[in-house]
Amino acid sequence: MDSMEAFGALLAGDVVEVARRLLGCRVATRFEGELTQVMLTEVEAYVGERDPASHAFRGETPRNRSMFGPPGTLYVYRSYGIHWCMNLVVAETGVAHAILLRGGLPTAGGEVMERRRGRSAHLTDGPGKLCQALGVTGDNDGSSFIDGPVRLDPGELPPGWHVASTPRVGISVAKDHEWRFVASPSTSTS
DNA sequence: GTCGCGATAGTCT
DNA sequence: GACTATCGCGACA
Repeated sequence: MDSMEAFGALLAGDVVEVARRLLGCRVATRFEGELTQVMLTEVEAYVGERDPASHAFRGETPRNRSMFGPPGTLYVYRSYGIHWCMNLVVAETGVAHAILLRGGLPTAGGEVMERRRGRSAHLTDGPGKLCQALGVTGDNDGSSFIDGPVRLDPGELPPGWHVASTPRVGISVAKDHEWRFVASPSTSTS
């Protein structure tokens, strides 16, 4: 399968390296026939049991079980009791390396996203917003990015975009690692 | 445009 | 009982 091979190449290597490579890739969902797609512009790497900020730091629990699944698994968790956040599991089964998908740029299904979000601006510029716009919920936890309702396709950032690395957001430990990657247009004209 | 703060409920100690 | 891998709103510039 082509998609399997593309996946192997995309997820190969260190989780931090993979996170950076994900910028520019497309994430698409199809629920009830409605297609939505974004280009990833913001991600964070979580290095499992070696990373005090990771949900997997204290080992496997019922909530983070899918983080220990095979590469290409979708890990969805509830944040602050109200929002959903989605992760891509990259390492082999039993190793909880994952990448939090924090933000993107709508590339298809904009009208659907506006309806799901109830607004027309700031559709996908945060982890919770991204899930809401794409229609991803806890029901999709543990499904596969390869053949599930949520797909990942390789892609490139548009010409002229650059990538910045920064400390991760919203956590209280391990702040000394720049494992968050943000893509933005360099100067952008006018 | 930026900054600060409160809501909210599942999960772990 | 405490703590979030957040969001939206209202104030201000």
